[in-house]
Parts: sequence; C-alpha cells; structure tokens
Amino acid sequence: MKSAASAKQPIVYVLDDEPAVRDSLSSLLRSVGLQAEVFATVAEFRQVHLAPVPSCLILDVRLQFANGLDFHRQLQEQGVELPVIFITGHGDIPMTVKAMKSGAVDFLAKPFREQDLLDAIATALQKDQQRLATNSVSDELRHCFSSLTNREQQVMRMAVSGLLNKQIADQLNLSLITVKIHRGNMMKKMQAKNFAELMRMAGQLGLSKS
Amino acid sequence: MKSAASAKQPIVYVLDDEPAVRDSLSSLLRSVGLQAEVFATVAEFRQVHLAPVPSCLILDVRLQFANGLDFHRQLQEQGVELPVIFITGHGDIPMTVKAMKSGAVDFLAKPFREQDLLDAIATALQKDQQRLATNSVSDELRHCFSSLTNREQQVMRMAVSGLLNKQIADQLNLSLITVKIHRGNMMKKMQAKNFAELMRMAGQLGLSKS
DNA sequence: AAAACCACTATACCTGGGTATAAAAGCCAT
DNA sequence: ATGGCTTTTATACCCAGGTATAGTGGTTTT
Repeated sequence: MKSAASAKQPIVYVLDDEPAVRDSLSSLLRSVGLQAEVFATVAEFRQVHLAPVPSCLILDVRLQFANGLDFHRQLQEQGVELPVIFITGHGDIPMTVKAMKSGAVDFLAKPFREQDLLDAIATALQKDQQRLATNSVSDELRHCFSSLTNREQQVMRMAVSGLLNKQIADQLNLSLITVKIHRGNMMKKMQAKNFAELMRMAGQLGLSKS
Repeated sequence: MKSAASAKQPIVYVLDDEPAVRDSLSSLLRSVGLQAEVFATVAEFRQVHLAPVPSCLILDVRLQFANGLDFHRQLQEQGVELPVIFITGHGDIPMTVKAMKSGAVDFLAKPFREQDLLDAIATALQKDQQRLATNSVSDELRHCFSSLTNREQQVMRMAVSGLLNKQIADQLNLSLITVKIHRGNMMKKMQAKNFAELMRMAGQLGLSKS
C-alpha cells in the first residue's frame, strides 16, 4: 500500500450556506468518485485540518455572514494556497474580475453545467498536486538548509553568489582553511554532489535574489 | 536626451469598431498624457509595428468581423505578449472568466468608470515595462549564447548540468585539454566572471530544464 | 565533570579548473 | 589560394577547491 501514498484520494471542500446546494454538490462529487467535505460557515471550515492531499475549495461568493471573495483573500494572507472555484447565484462582471484577479481557478454562475464544475475541479486538483510536489521538494531543501550552522549558511550564501573561498575568508575574517572546511561540511549536509547542484538548490531556496 | 531612452512615452492601443468609443477613449487617454493609437479592425491593428516601449491594448470583445477573445489568443500564439484590457457592452460571466483565464489584465463592462480604466492601464503598462526589462536582459544573454560555437554550447550545457571536464571529455570523445579550452572560450564569450554567474545565466536561458 | 557540538587553525597532499604556447587539420569565403 | 575560423591535441605551469589529520578553545547539554 506504500505505492498509494503519493496518489492519495483528493478532497473537494465545499463551503456554501444553502443546505440544498451542499447536498447536491456533495452527491455530484461522490457520484464521480471524489471525496467531498461540506461546510456551512466560514467558522466551520476554519476548524478543518487540511490534509496533505490534492484538494480544492468550492466557495459560494455570498455566504450568510461573510463575503467569499474576502474570505479567499484571508486564506491567501494566511498562506493557505488552496485552489478556489467560486460559484454564485448573484454574480456580476466586476465581481468575476475581482475573483479571477485574486487567483481563483474558475467562477461559475448558477445555474451552471455540471461538466463545467467537474472540469474546473480537475484543473484545480491538478494545480494543487503541482503545488504539493513543488512544496515537498523545497520543504526538503529548507530542512537541509536549516540543518546548517550559521557559519555554514553564511558560507553557502557567499559561495553561491560567486565569491572565491579566499574572498569569503577575507570578508568573514577567517583563514582560508576554515572556509574550506565549512564549505565542505555544507556540501555534505546539503547533499549536493557538485557546485552546479548547489546553485540550483540555492535558486529554489531563493538565495540568489535576496 | 540619452537618459530618456529607457523612459520612453508609453503607448496605449485601442481596438474598437465603434467610432464614438475610439474617439472618447482617445481623448480620455490624451487628457491624462498618454499616447493613444486607435484602430477599427483587426487587420488595421495587425499592420502596426509595435514599438519597444511599455504599451497595452484596449480591446473590444465584440468586433465587427472578429471575436476579441479569439484575437487575444491569436496574438499570444504569435508571441505577442502585449497586456490586454477588455471592454464590452454585452458581457456575461462566462465570457469574463474566459478572458481573465487567458491572461487579460482587466475586463470592463460598459459603462465603466473612467478611473477603473485608467487604473487598469496603469497596471498593464507596469506589467509591460517589467516584461520589456526581463526580455532585454535575456535577449542580451541569448545573443551571447548564440555567439558560441556548437561545441562551446555543448560544453556549456554539460558544465552547468554539473559534469566534470573529464566526464564531458569522455562523453564527447575529446581530450581533457580540449574541453578546458572550449570551456574557457565559452566563459569569455558569455562574459561570466565565475561559474556561479554562468549558472544564473543558464537558468535565465532555460538551459537547466531542457 | 564529561560528552557533544561548534568554530577555528595548521600542515600536507591531491584533484580539478584555467592559461599560455604551440601546432595540426578541416572548412569556408573572398 | 590564402587568410580566417573552428576544432583538435600536447606540454607545462599555476591556482582554487577539497580532504585527512590533528589540535585549540568555547558553549551547551547531560
């Protein structure tokens, strides 16, 4: 069953204040083999622990006590990068533009064709899987990087910026051999087989821009 | 006047089949100090030579003999990355979504507030300036790269992928010294002061992914 | 107090990258 | 066909990176 670990069941979250909508979406999703979790309020949704599987959120724009667009922004500000598909019964063009500008995957006005929603979900789940894959790679990298001592991190930054060991030694007031050793330990801990690989890691870690 | 070279007058292109719209937009744009160029048909617009200055296109969705959305796609397929702002008198939500998904900067339904259009234009021009800046950098890089001989390009690809000179020599059936010389010439022509810089160039050239 | 870790240094040695000089062979264009 | 460019190789030399071994001194944890 280990092989299924990377291909876990995706989850589709539904946040809508109308019970009828929740029920119909829920059964639609289940009918195509998708795991659905429905919520009536923002507070309810906030309590859920997002599983580390490809997922997306189907969000009603007009909730009882909140605005779906604002809620989407809040999620983003909290670093929740869940792909969002908006649905609404009372949409207009400015609202649509605002939703799409803020990065929604799709925006569907009721009544919509079931297939359009399913297509949007497929796109959203694919996008999320991509995000999870990218994240897990850079998580691993960040873990390696944070396992470095301060000095080693310093040396890595300076090395990838193109400085010679000698220049690093001068700037840090160290002897050449000390830099060499920090650098060697750093390469081991980063599991970089060569300098080119280290440069790519530094790129992914955002060490080249800062 | 040389100093003004990088801060040239932006141009706003307007493509709309209604003369009244063209005129009113044109005068609005001029009133805020923007250079406007108006077109009535797709054919007319195609003949214009896009100046290398920050610019954007205000595009009516429903043209007399064409569809604005389709035209936008066509431009993109031809590599024209001009930011587009759609305006329309007969818009609906699916159309809006389609436009935004295909990368439009904004989508405005008539009647719209003048300020909304001006805001959209400011965003679009900023985006285009960014694009021009990025492009000019990689243009220079591509020029350097294309000035390399085939061998030198080969060696560069292999070097940035992390191979040792020895490994490159084996794979290309060359002697070590030959590789060293190609590599040295390549570094000179690329104007890379060190290997880290070369790696960054390779990244910008898209040599790491392929 | 001992163990563990970090930072630093030194000597010595090895490998890899880079240059200068020199030279041979092929291609191409004026 | 002669000069220019590319490609190839060689010898010799230098410098930068990297490792092993060994030792000092500091902090923190147990």
